[in-house]
Amino acid sequence: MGEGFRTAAGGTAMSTVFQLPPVCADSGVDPGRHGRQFPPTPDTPVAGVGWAPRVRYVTEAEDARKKLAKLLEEPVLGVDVETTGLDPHQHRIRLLSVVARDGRVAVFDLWTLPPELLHPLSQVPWAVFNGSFEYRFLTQAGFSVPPLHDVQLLDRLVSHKMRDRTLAVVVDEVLGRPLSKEQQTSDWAAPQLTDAQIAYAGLDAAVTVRLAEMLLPKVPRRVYDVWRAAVPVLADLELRGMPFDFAAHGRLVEEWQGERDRSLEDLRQHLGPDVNPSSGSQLAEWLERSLPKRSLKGWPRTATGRLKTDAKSLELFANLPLLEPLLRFKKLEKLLSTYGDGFASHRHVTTGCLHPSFRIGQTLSGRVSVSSPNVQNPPRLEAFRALFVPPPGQVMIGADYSQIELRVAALLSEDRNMLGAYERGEDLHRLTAASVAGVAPGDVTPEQRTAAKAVNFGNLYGQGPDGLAKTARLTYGVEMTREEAANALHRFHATYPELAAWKRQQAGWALQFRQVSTRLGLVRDFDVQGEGYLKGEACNIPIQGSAAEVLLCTLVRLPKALEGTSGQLYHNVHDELLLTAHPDDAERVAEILRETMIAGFLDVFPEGEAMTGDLVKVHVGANWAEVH
DNA sequence: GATCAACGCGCG
DNA sequence: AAAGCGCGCGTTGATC
Repeated sequence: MGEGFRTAAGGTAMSTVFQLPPVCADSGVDPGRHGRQFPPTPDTPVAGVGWAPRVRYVTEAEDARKKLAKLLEEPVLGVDVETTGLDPHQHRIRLLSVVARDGRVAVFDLWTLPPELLHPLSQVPWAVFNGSFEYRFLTQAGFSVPPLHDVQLLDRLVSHKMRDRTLAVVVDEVLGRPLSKEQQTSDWAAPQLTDAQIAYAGLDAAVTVRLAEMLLPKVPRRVYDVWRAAVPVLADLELRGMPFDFAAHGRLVEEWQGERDRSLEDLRQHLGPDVNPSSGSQLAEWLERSLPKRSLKGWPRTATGRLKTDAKSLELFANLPLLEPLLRFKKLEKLLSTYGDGFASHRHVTTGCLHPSFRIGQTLSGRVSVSSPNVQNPPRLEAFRALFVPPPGQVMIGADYSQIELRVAALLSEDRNMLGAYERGEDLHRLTAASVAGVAPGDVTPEQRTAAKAVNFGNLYGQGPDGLAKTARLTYGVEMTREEAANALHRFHATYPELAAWKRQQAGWALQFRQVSTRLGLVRDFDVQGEGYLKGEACNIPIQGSAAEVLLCTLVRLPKALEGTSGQLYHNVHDELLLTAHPDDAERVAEILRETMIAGFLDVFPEGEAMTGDLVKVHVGANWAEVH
């Protein structure tokens, strides 16, 4: 991390790198071997950005070697690939565009050139737009991909925009020029590519390296270096895919369907044939019609004014005979709609695995997010978690950080009582329970400890007495009056005074400076993000975000730590990591995982050394259900 | 038919 | 006025 761009000689050359490339005022013509000239006409997209890279289409080995020799002298290369589709398992790279600092672009045609010829390119670091995409395609094609600069990540850090922004949008904003994406979805499998296609391919690489040059000095360097180093780790995981027991999943879904159908029959006894229980508005209407006025008083309403029909609101009216079948139906509908056939439809045609997309930097806090499918939120039913399996003949190794967010809060606030408890290996929930209930830690009952969990977690994010009483009841099954909740909060603050002070300080700074940041320097700016969440976010972003940075640091360390073992990354969810390994060295891999997770934690919180004794819990088993 | 907002709910 | 936070994704129902 933090290596900057290397020169061909191996030194660091940050200063020279960012003088690249001077805008080429001439619409330089480089005929190439085939006599193609770019831009072919003044109206092509190349002219549109106001500077014209000299694009050369390279289709012959001898020409490629010459180009390559020049490119290898560069400290950094702008690289872009054009592929026949979006799936590295099914589609192929057609063009590999590489730009040098002087604005010369070589567009290598991988359908005529042997790919090995271009392997030396990986001796030089690259700047690309979407690191994961380029990494997966090039890795699949046998390249050993060098350290990448990822312009999408740079843009997210600079713009504070978390949604995907296209290259054209970033170019428009940063370079102040339009960039045509007309050719993006053109036929990259055509035997003869058009001049416009070649020009487009070359221009993308050229603008990418310019964007990297302009954005890199503006980003918080520590968080960016961790993010970009994590890109290939997650990309490898995506490429490999997650083995999943689709056969058992199919049987489970059938069970769910049977139970759903039975609960629907029961439900019809009450609702009649015309109300769709999946429709919130129809259900709300039915409730308004069927319930006495006095029951409706105080029923929570949605933002648009109708009765809320979520499970928690419904539970407040447990006296209705309709309630039990309705809640059962809703539960099964959720399972079937989100984790049923739709989930199974993500089985990859050729690998037979799930290949979800992991994304860095698309969340407010800097957490990783996942989609297609979202494997961060599978239900915690044993039968479902057990579907996540290692490859045949291997075992699953699972590990999680114990109470990572509470530890992070302790470290950020330097709260002496919290730190002391963790350093002595004590149970923080028990300590809180003892303080709130006014008893010795040894005399804390299980119920008191459970209530304390609600207090500890709710407190991190500024939960008030009402919220605490509610979550204590609904999440932890602990009855708590508003007064008891208020008292618990008071005692909590008295027990952990530095934490309380830190929270006030965070809120104050957020108001004054309009921004907060994580330990590694991810900044969130309230003027950009909006006002509504300021109070809660002032504490939540540093805590949740710094915890996310811990996991990313661990991910970055993993490949090297696992070298020479059978260990492979299988999954990661915020504070949890799953690896697969051969039974022969599973115990060794488990220990390496534990040590690496501690090292990742210390990367972010070097002052936390004393609390690493019970920081990580590791388990070996047959599937996800067995290792959690 | 495609897209969007609102709501609800799975997880950490 | 008061509200713990962060996600992705399902359905409904409105809209074009």
